[in-house]
Amino acid sequence: MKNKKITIYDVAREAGVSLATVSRVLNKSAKVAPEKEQVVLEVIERLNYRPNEVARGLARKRSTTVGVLVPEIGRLSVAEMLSGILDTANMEMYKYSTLIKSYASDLDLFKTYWEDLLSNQVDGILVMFDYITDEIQEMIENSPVPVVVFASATDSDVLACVSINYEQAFYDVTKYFLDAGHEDVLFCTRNYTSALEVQKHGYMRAFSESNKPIKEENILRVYRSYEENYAFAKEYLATKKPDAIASTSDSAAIAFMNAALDLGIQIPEQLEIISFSNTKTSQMVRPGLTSVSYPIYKIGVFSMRLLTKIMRNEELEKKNFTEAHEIIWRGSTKK
Amino acid sequence: MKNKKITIYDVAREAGVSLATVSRVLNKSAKVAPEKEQVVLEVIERLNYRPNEVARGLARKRSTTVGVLVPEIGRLSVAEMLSGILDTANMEMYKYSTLIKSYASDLDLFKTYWEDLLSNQVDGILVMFDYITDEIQEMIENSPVPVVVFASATDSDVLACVSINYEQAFYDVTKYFLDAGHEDVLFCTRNYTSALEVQKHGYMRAFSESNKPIKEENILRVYRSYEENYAFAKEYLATKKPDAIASTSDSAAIAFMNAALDLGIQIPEQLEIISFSNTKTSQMVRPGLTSVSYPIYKIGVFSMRLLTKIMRNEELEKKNFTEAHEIIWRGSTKK
DNA sequence: CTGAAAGCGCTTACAG
DNA sequence: CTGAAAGCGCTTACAG
Repeated sequence: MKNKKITIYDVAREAGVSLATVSRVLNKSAKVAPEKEQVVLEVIERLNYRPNEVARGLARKRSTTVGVLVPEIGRLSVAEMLSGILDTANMEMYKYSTLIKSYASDLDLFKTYWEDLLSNQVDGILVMFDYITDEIQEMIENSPVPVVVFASATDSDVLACVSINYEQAFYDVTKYFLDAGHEDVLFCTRNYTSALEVQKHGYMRAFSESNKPIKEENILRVYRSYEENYAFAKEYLATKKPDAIASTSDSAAIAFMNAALDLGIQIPEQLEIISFSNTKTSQMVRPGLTSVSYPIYKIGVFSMRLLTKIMRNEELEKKNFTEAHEIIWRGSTKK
Repeated sequence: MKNKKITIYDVAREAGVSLATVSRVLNKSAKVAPEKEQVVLEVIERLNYRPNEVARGLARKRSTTVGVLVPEIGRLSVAEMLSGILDTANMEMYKYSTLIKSYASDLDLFKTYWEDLLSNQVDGILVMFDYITDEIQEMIENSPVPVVVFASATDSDVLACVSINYEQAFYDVTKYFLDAGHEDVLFCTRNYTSALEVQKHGYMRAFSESNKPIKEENILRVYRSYEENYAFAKEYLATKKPDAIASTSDSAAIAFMNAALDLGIQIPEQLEIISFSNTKTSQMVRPGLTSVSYPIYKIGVFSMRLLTKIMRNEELEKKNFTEAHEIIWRGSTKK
């Protein structure tokens, strides 16, 4: 079945016109006599001709491909954002192909993949990160192609960005706890991230505004897996009695909740818990997990849309977008 | 910062050699005088030259890019498999770029994306589907580039495939229920899929081998969202009293479990539940959800590895791989 | 409206 | 070991 690949030459010959004419009807880039256009179209159809996008990319110096760089594709929130990115990239008016790289939160890998994307002549790059160094930030800022940063905490004022206000989100959560009269509010986070810094800032701001003391030991680094977190929580709660938990990780929040229940600690009466991201799991556990929700899919859509605008040199009123977040109240809190 | 893009010509001129020589050191494709090689390498370094992969692809007639077609990128299991695919594609010896398309279980979209991938001159394609038509299956079988089907139920004997034995998995689950003396075993599934057909076959085989009657009304089509499934389960369990549930969907399994608990039905004493895929959520809910586990990440790794072998024309002892599945027992069953 | 020709940035026989 | 040249499959001024 592997018949010789048919090219624009075949179409031209078969239709009795020049390459240029075929190219013109293909791209609707110039007027072509209706009858010739008809013939060409007919031949294209008959030969089932599909232009070679690689050759096209070389000739045009545009690949109609964008690169996407994410810290971890296996994360549910990331997959959901990719979903928004892909849906948008493939819309009628865009039709960009997407080269996706997952750099495992490894900044050396990030650099390699970044170069790879540029070698592949992508027209633009979508970048997400948990944590970033000045060196990498500079690399991105000096990119030869347009870049949009999404779902990441960055203080750069030259980068286009679609994200949420992490600081405010954690301020809101902490404020709720403090207003409820709690003193010992645990702040749980998984790994060292830039988002973490600003989330922590929100946590601390709520404390200072309430004139309550921040206890360093209440800022906890948790594990990646549920099992580890459960074991840790079980041990922790056996001796310490926090009033509330704000967690950046679903898995840790649920581990603490289950450990508490197993220790006879009542939720939310004796311990309130709020988590971040509002994944599907939050509503499936009992009691339901109160969680900060933000438009994950939409962030994917918006960032891709923003990137296409920049790639087309459209006028932008602004290049920094902050999506709203909202706390979804469930049984793990008293409210 | 947008200095003129530097090309192989610049390197050749600067190093005082021909294009061909630069190309040779770039690709290590032929012997080059050590001293010239040294100069070229030095110039490449100094100019920070990166070959244009698009031009390279055109000249070589190989793009070093593979296409990946999945029904829904936002699904956790899919994201996990992509994780395995990407990790493998980027390994030292492979270095394939990945063009990823999510076709929303829409077979027309599938066809469009399939053509897009071919237009982009991918060297091979990785395909996953829930359901497939003869037309599409034929299209894949006649692909001009190598294809590997993964995590999909197919009866094609010409396609290379990495998957699990869905039939056996559901036989195993159903058999456990029947051996435990149950009669009314619900079979819950989300949408019409090819996997479903074979899963259902396993379910029915267990029944016939046990000489127990299959009740058509026990085969249930469930919803996509947890909320809908919960509402449905609440209503269902108010009147009917199944002994056990085998569900292809986590969300439905958990919805039934929570609805049962809310109705005072004891789990697992009065109702046993087993689900499919063993997602992270299965271990977080209370009681834990017994689930069929299979090596999701590994399927991604294996299918990508298989594809590279085929792309390189390596000898294959076989092209059909069935990964083992296993039931992870938790609190939703008596065992 | 149309075609011949140059060019996109590489690789690869071919000849030496 | 090395270079000149053709070619990969398109697009796009340019001239008519």
